[in-house]
Amino acid sequence: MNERRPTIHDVAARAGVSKSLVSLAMRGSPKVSDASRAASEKAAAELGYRPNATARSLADSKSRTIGVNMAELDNPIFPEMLGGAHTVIRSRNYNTMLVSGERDPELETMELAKLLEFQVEGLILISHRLPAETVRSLADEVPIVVLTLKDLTGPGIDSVVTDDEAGTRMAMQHLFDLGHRDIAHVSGGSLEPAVVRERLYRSQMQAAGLESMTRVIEGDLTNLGGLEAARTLLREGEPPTAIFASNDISALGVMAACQEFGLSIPADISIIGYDGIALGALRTLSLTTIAQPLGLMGQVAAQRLFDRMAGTQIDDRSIVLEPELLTRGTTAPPRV
Amino acid sequence: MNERRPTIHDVAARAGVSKSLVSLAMRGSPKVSDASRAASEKAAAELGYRPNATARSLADSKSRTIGVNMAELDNPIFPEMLGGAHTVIRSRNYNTMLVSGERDPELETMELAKLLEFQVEGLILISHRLPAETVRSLADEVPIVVLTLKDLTGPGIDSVVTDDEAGTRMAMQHLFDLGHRDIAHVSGGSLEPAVVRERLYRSQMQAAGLESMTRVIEGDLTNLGGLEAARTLLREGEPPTAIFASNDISALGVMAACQEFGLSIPADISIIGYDGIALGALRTLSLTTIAQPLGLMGQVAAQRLFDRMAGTQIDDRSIVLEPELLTRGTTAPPRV
DNA sequence: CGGACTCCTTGGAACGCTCCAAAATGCGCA
DNA sequence: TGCGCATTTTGGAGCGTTCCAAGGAGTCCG
Repeated sequence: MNERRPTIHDVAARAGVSKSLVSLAMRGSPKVSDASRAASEKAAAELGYRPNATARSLADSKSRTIGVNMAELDNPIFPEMLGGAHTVIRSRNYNTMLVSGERDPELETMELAKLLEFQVEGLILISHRLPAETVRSLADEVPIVVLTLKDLTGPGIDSVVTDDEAGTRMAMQHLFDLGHRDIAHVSGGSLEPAVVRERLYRSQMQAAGLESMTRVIEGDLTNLGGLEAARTLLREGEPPTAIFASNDISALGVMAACQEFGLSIPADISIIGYDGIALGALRTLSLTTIAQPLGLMGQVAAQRLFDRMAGTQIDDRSIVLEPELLTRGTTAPPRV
Repeated sequence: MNERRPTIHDVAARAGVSKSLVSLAMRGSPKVSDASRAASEKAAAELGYRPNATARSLADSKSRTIGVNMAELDNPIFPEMLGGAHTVIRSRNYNTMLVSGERDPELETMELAKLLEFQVEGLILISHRLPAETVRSLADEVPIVVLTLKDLTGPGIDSVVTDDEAGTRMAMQHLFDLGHRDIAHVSGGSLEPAVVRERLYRSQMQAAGLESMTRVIEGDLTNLGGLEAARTLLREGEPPTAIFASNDISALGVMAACQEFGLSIPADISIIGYDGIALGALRTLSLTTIAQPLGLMGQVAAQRLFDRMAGTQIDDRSIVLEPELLTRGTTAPPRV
């Protein structure tokens, strides 16, 4: 470990110019003579000078940093979104400061407070559990883009979601088209997307005149939750010919339960998930699903954030991307 | 968006005390009278004061930030390690600044440079592709802990790995114990852990007198790589009774290929992976594997980093954690 | 040769905090 | 009442940048 890092003063002294000029030179200003620029660069290189971003932030009050809160790490859709956002953030020469709220509103609030203390210029919330009030007051200090939730609107708050209604319709239509009528749903708790999916499942069943066959088993969007839910369902008696799970990782749990009960997929029972996690594409799983453009969602979120930061005038609607049906190996016509 | 954020001066003015005292109060110093403390806190709350961490960093030259480089996002072992490290970092009241080198040494170098400009107090490299030279010179400025690679040592550089030799032995022993002799290996390229695993596979086969049955097919630690490798292998002719894959996600590809070839797992062929990704525990997959304590590795890495930062005297050896055999559903005795 | 420009360059004042030495205050006790 | 000591409080000097107004150095022309 070295003693003291060289500062811009040291560089200036060595280059025989003023610190202001070195500052200009380091930032590639056009108003620096070639000679001075060369001298500055040479001195900087010789000293191993590294500009101090902290001091710079303080001086020009731009932190060049975006704060990202990732609610949870165990559902792979979130890292995928993070990846998308990260790419854009980097391409703008910004940095990403990452925190994780771990589903705990209080912790989440504290972590976000720290981000603001670090003067982040914008915030991306990849899902969150905060009260609307809190988010609104944060939005007062810095632009916010919320991913996967759109229930919250207001000045300074954007959201990026996919059209869950359309997606659920696609899922149900796919099953109907294959000839399924006895379709159960493993739900996903009280967070917005899961609620919408359950509601649409119900209304689609009803619209198809299948109200009497509607069956919803409580899940929680986890693998184990899906497993348990499906076990409960299958213990009940006659299995449905298809199950629509509220997300992919719970769908994988559902698959496991079906196998436990000796049902072969998709011959005996069809399963469709929701999200489009990369994992589902593994040949071993080959899960039919409604894919959300996860990486793209992250990218779009970051782009929108930069637009806001630039003060671009944008209308306040949330950005809605289209999901897509990925027909893979877990769905087929019902056994006749 | 509001106009100007209140500073410590504003708080001081409103509380009727000096800024120094507010500074002390905000940091919970014991040498502040109860009255002054209360006044400061009240004023701060009323103004919605938020300390400026940038200014603080500059003033006391501590950024309270750890830089983390995650080489790639598509292998889930890395986010799992990140999670572990993150937990520790947060518990120390530090922040995590995340960058991703995307396997590109140049990009990685640039990103790390940015981290240093932000005055991070320590660096965690979750895998990396940097030349030893670069890492060494970085270590000159800030302590570094490297995860999953131990080929690099030197002052200021620690590493956290698992014992790949022992792990591979366990994998092979497990297969031997089940009665397998015809065991193939899907390798994983030239990065250190994969190389070790391949070497130990060979030596274990040899030690068991099975040199003639040794078969290594090139993989690249990806799902597709595993799939292709296994296809190649299975096209060749008589399949082995077991396959040891260099990591879990390629093992999943191997499983898919086996299914394509009509082999049932584990009845016709056993498969064992390496890593212990959470995913492998999914009942649908139930992959037998050598598990690395991924989250723990991240935690240990962060702890070691803090120890270094505190200047604790530690011997320079890398930290080696023990892997563990997780016997699940993809291995069984060979068909007789 | 002087003035008006254009180009470069410069020092000092921020930025918002912490640290420090020194000053103010309060208290106990003779 | 006054003194010494412990406890609080304070202003000013940094931290390493950027920003800004102002100062030099050329250059071009009349």
